[in-house]
Amino acid sequence: MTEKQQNIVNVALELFAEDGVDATSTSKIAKAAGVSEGLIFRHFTNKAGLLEAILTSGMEKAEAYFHQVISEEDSEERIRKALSLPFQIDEEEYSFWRLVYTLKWQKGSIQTEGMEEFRVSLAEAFEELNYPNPSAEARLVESIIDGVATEILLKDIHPTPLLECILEKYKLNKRKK
Amino acid sequence: MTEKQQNIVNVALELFAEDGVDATSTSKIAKAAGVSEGLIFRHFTNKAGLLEAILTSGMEKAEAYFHQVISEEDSEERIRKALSLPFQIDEEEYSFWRLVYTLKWQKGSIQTEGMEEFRVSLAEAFEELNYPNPSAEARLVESIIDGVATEILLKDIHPTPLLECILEKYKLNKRKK
DNA sequence: GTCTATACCAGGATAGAC
DNA sequence: GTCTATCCTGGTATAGAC
Repeated sequence: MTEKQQNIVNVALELFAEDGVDATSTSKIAKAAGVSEGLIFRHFTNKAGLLEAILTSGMEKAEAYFHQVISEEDSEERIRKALSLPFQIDEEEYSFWRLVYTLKWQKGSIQTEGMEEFRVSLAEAFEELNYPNPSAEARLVESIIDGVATEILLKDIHPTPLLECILEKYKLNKRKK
Repeated sequence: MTEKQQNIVNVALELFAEDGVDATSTSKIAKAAGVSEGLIFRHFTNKAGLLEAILTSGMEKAEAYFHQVISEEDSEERIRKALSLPFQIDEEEYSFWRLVYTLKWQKGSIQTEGMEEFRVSLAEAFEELNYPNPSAEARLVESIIDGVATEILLKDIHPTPLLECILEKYKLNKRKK
């Protein structure tokens, strides 16, 4: 990737996340990136290709987050790590995650392969801790992650007291030890 | 509202929710509603006007949901009702809520006035129940509602076991009595 | 690798008849 | 209230030169 190519990707991500993919024209991207419009198509074939490039490059990082949780051996700790996920998001990645979340509502959007693995590993953790309905618990954790991440990404604040409240519900507060 | 007007609104809601507002052209709406394209503009001035008509008409129903919770006197019951909200959504209203949730991620979107009231009334309930951080708890409940609603609207399934898990976290399960 | 110029089409919106 | 015809803009994409 040349500098200009990378620049296009960065600028496009920002604009896509801010205004939405459809509302962002290729000419806007070109202007903001200080690049000719034709260049975008040279490198990424079309607008969809550009979006795909952004997504695949970002998804690698996403997988890293998931792996961090899945690879945790201790069940309690795994659940704690899962619930902490939204609070771990680096501010530099906010745009990327905003984009991902908007795309979730689009027809036939991104399905992370690691997602399924993530859910299963959570269910296993709950099973080991003798929760009555492990698979439902796993889905609940996913929903909480989703809801809290939405709050963080949309309100642009980092509410640490929230995490306290969550962990307490699962009796996972450190101070309780 | 004449029959055709109402028809335009219904069809547009469906298409907006399914494909997104931007991806839905006025001509598509006209065709699907069996109406001339010009008529849409006669009645709703422009596409934004049509969207607004859909939203305001739907938001009345939304307020009813909130009021149901706010007007509940008993604190425990109020929280239970709040957490049950996503499971109460009528399937006929799925499209509307899908639309609302996609719009949340758009620049400067719909801010329900009743939303603030809702949060405050939740915080009061937690305060009365002597939770250490009532406002954080209120925000958490909102996030859970959001996350669970997303799950329901996106996966198109109605997971009642989920509600059990949630209420148990707040020790609000009926059977526990 | 990058720019300029340009083709082409679709979408939003208006005018005027019925 | 409703339809048909039409305008105009702006967005995607391509061609060809440097």
